[in-house]
Amino acid sequence: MHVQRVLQARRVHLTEVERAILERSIDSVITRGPRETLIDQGETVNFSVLLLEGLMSRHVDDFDGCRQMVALQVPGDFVDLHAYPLKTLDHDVATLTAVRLAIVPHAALSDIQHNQPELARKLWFLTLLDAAMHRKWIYRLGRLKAAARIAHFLCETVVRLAAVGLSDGRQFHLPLTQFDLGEICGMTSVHVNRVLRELREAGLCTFRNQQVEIHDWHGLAKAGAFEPGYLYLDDATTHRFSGAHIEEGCVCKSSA
Amino acid sequence: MHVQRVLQARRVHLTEVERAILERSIDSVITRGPRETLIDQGETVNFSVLLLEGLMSRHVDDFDGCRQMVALQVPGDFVDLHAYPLKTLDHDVATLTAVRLAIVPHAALSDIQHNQPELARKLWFLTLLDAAMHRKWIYRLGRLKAAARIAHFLCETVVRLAAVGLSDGRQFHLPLTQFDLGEICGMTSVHVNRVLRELREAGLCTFRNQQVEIHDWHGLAKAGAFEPGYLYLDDATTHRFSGAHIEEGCVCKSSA
DNA sequence: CGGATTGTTGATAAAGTTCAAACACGGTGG
DNA sequence: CCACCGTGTTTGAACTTTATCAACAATCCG
Repeated sequence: MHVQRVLQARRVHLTEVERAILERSIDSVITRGPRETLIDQGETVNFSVLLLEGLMSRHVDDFDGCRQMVALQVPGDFVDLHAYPLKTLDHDVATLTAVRLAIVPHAALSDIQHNQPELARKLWFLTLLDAAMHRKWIYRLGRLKAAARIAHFLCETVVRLAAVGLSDGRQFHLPLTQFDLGEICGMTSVHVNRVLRELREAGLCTFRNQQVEIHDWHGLAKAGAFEPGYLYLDDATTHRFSGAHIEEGCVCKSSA
Repeated sequence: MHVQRVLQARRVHLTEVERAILERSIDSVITRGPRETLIDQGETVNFSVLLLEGLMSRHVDDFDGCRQMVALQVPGDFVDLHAYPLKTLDHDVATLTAVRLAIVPHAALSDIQHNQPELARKLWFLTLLDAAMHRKWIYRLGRLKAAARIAHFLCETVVRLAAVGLSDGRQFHLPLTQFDLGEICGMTSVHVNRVLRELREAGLCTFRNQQVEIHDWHGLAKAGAFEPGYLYLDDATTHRFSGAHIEEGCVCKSSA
């Protein structure tokens, strides 16, 4: 997995020159074990990391141990590119699995910012994609009921993984616990468990042994009110994963 | 209210030259009435707007009329600056009150991107500030219970308004309905009503006639687990509004 | 003044949490 | 090889939080 995967299947593409510049910006490639905190909230950082292999999370930590995940990062993601303009982060960055990371010093990004305005704009775009996903997460937590939240998250994840060639769109490896899913969807692990059974019994999807199988894509997309537009994928991918027409239903928390 | 207010009280400051460049980028200043949709989700736009006066919202619209607000915009905010790199938006932009808006064509932003790398980075920073707020909203919806969500939102809002001189930190004008608050905090207007009474009876704050009065800042900040770090304000403002030590309590939805 | 929107309250139902216990499963050490 | 441990999953029952529905009061606006 190389830098090629960055921006893959997105509406924005890197030129050969830009790709070369990005690759030259990589200071080193490192590995980390599972469940390690890479960056603590409030810490000042002078590098950003590109995720080459594995899964990572960004989460807000509560005073009393309870966490809310704000982003799941898949290979190809520029995990904390936003740390370059922000300097210090408002959240933690951690590994979920063992990972391989490319380290990009902020000095290199500064160089791009000053000398490669078009590439800089594409990097800016990448961070805004993150923001677009944040917005969908807000919607998910604020408006969808538990089963729909899980369904929406699974839809989002399979599409993102498929976009970088890590899923065929019908199944994928998801090395998360039900507890993790709870931290993503704002619910307890017990409730996650019950919801997963619901989805399974409805014939929509199964999640067992860290493996997700989607039995009925349209049904799942409908159950989660999922539409991939916010991921800003290329037209082919967007079309491939566009949900069925979403009708009124028992998806929404409060209708009025 | 002029462009001066952009970036005010933030850790990033504009130079005189940069301010002049930004002002020259303004194509026109327009007004709009309350409750008008300015930009629809999916629409392609070639300008961004700077909010000079009034309040605006950004929200995700559901298939069946139900909405989730993803951002509240106050004067000084570059409401949809992210539309410049993104080209099309994943959400609606609407007015809440009558507003005065400065229109900035994307051509002007493109000029800045290519010729003013430092200013461009500061604009990038602004959009990331938005993302930081998104993350806090995710946390709020995912981890806090209803009363804490409202308390947190009120804390956030008073600080943001105070940062641009629109509140003294103890009271402020908030021209929203309880229904709007529900769309922000992911709950029904009925429940908002009950929670507001709770906060009032606890002596923390009152919200009546579109006016919020904070009676006990530390109490409210504690009830909402509020810490202003994520707003990236200057040290003085951050210190002024830093909450009391937040202890364990009945703030969080699920502790484990 | 009159109609529409917003706020308030109560009763009831649904959704989600908590607590507790049992089960599955992969490692690890004897 | 088996006993044991820790982590993760599953289930049940009681409880809390929040939504829903319905009615009415207050307020705003033309």
